[in-house]
Amino acid sequence: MEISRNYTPGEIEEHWSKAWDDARVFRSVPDQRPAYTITIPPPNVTGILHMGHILNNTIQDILIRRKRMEGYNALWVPGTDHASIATEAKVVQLLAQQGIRKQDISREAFLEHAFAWKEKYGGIILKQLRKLGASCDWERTAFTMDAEYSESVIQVFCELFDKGLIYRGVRMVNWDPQAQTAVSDEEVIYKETQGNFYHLRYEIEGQPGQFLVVATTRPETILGDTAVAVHPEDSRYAHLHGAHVIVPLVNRRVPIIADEYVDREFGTGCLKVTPAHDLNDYEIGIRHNLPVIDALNPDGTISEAGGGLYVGMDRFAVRKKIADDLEAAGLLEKKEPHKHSVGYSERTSAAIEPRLSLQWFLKMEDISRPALDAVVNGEVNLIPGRFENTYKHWMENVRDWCLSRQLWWGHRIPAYYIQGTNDFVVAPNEAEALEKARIKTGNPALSAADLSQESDVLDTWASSWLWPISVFNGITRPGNEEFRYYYPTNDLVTAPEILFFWVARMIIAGYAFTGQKPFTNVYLTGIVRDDKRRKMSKSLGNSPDPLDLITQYGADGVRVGMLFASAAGNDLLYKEQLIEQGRNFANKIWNAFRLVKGWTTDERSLSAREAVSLEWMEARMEQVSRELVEDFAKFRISESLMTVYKLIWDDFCSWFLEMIKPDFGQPLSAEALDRSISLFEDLLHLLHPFMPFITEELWHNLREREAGAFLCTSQLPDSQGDDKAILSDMEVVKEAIVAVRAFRAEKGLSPKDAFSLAIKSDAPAAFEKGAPVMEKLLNLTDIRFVSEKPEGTGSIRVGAHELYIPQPQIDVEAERGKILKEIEYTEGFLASVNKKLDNENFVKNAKEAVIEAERKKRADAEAKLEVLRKSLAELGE
RNA sequence: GGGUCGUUAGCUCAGUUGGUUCAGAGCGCUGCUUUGACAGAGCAGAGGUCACUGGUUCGAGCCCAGUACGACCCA
Repeated sequence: MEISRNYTPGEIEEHWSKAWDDARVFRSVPDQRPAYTITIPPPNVTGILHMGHILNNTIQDILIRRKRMEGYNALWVPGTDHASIATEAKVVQLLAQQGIRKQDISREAFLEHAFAWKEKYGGIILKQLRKLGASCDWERTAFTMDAEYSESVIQVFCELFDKGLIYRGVRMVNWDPQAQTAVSDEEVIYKETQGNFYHLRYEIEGQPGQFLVVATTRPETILGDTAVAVHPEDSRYAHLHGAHVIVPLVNRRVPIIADEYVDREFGTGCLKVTPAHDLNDYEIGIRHNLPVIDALNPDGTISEAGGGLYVGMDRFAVRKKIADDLEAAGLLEKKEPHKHSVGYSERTSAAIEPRLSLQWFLKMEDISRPALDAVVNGEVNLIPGRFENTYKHWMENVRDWCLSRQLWWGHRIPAYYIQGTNDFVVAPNEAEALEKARIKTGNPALSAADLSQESDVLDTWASSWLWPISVFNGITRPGNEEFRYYYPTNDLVTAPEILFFWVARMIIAGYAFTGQKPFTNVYLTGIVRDDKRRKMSKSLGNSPDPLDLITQYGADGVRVGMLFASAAGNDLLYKEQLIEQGRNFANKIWNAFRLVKGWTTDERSLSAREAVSLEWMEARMEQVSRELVEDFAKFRISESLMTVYKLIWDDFCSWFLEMIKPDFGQPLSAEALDRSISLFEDLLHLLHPFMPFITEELWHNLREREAGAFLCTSQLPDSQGDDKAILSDMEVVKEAIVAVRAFRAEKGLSPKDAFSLAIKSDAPAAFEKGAPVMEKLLNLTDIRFVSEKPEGTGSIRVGAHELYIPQPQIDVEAERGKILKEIEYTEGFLASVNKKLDNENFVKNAKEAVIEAERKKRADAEAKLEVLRKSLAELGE
């Protein structure tokens, strides 16, 4: 059979994707086995696969595949999130291209377009994840606006309202003038922005030509000014308390008030107060009973209310214009550059406008307490643990959650206003609302036509916070079989950026609506950055297309490459070279397979060399399997991969295969081949979660498999006790091999020239055992044990063993120098050990095991020194 | 401004209750090696006062305090 020299992943990955799908191997239904469940962080329907998804989903897939092979009934639920603002923006944009304006069509018509858009584009990202090898149960693909899911969102809203936790109120919200909706605090991104400080002159009433100078970064907001504030103890302005000033251009008469909020050091120490457009000003306004003038329209243009100036112009245009006009009027004292922090919408990037509006809020204080406790007492773990502090801090200072969004795409708030009154009712549907309204009004004649439903929809997170519950219909059908079996889920893998947005709220929802946590472990991945540590982003164009990478390097290669550099919670510095390393690893395994597959056997029994090689590799296998169990338990995923990587590349390929490999064209014993193949299979098991495709392919090629058998659903081998003796013996043998190779390289002796190795040792057992392996790897004619240095040899030492290698020309001086150097080093070592052992405090305080180790070190060093001194003496003769 | 965390080899990171001369790994780098698995490779090798200063201790990369620099979160 001719097997290609290089591994080509393309067709193989496609083949196994389809085979897994056809066999429904990732399908999970409740059974007798313990469940292990992950719900995917649902990507936005507007999203396309980026490098962050690759990292995040690779980790989830590794966890789920490993558990599946450990005997759990593993379920990974896929799905998508409707992403209110983002999707609505996309749909509005698409309609605009067709010449349709949102305000010209009905809500129903708009939603039809939106659903059509979702059907067309909403599943792209999940299809892309399949290419990565994601082993989701695709038959369970969920969507946050599925009928029953939506029902659960509405039900939860009604319950919270009935408990008095939801209220309606006028609040200063973060207004996104582009999307024309409120956004939550978490959706505002603050950036240092270069602006200007405008020093404006407010004429003091009754004192023509006398001005109060106020510094502001937003001169257009003077249209909404209703006061100027100074600090009560600021002597500069004490005489003006109670006086009035005239707002420039607007000519509005406003009072000068004294308030401690004012920072005397900042600007001129005078603060213009615009209650409608700044949170702090709003609070000052309440304290001083100031009128509120909303000078802005929802789209960010100037409103009539602001005094009739600049009406309909955009806020930024006005900022420039008003500065010019003020200057022309002699009311602008100066303008200086000023850097300050400005909030931008995460969704549209528009500058956020603090704006007063009527919104729906959820009281967070009580409902969030169990979620805080859960993390503090370790019922829910955040990995890495340092995020627990951040979480705690946020939860202890949690603020009420603005639930409403002025959008159409999403879950429409189930509140119904009763016409002709200021009253409303909250109910899951119109019929129940009507019933409630009749009771509330005492008017049985009330009809559906008298009710009008709230037009706002819920914040997207107010549906995705139910994700781990509602994918199993745990709200609508509490206690259903699937819910009981899969919930609470086990692990959640997500980005730290949405710790508050989503993770915290899911934990809150879990305790609030099921009385249980939604998951036990939250693994927070790093952020994928480029090699200059810049975050990957579309605008920078520094992100590769993951699908291109998969095409080029294979999904296995991409998975491994991404994981190599991603310790939990650490940012990942992406380099294509890492992916290349992943691909090269696949190639290495492929070639190991080619080698083993090419071997022939004969009838003879196991040779000594085969026996010791197998015995050692089998012991290593056991040892590493156990290490992996621990690594996985601690979510040290990147480290586990490295562990498997080294087991395969170093132990298996570089050592074991070279040890057991027959001479060219020669057979090995049937038992040796069989056991080698078993070892290979075990390696494929351990590697499978990281590289599902190549491992599945080779597993099927190594042995005949029954129909319907897959590596991905087979069970990990049990690990028995390891043989410490063979492991430590082989360490000495390997050390000796490396030392001899180095000696030859140093002396310019070709490895092709076979020679006879002499060994002097008080404890030759390891060498006796390892002799056949040493002969093979070092190309020796034989090994003999001697009691003194043979003529014409150079010497090296491994521990207290001395090895002699024939050397045509021995440089006695160089040899002596080398030995003296070793003596010097060993003496230094011995001295440091003795220093400890001679120290009374050490012997008194240190643990017995530590002292014992020091004594052993002393003995070893003394033995070695003896060997070295003897060698030196021999040289001198 | 408030909080959290970090600083170990050229780069990215490990270093598990303080105890091998403890200073590690991967990549990169240097030298040698091209007919039998693999150059997408093999073999060998070089590289670090563990940010700085002081302290605790018989003993500090690890514990404590301060300094410098950096990152992130919140306002």
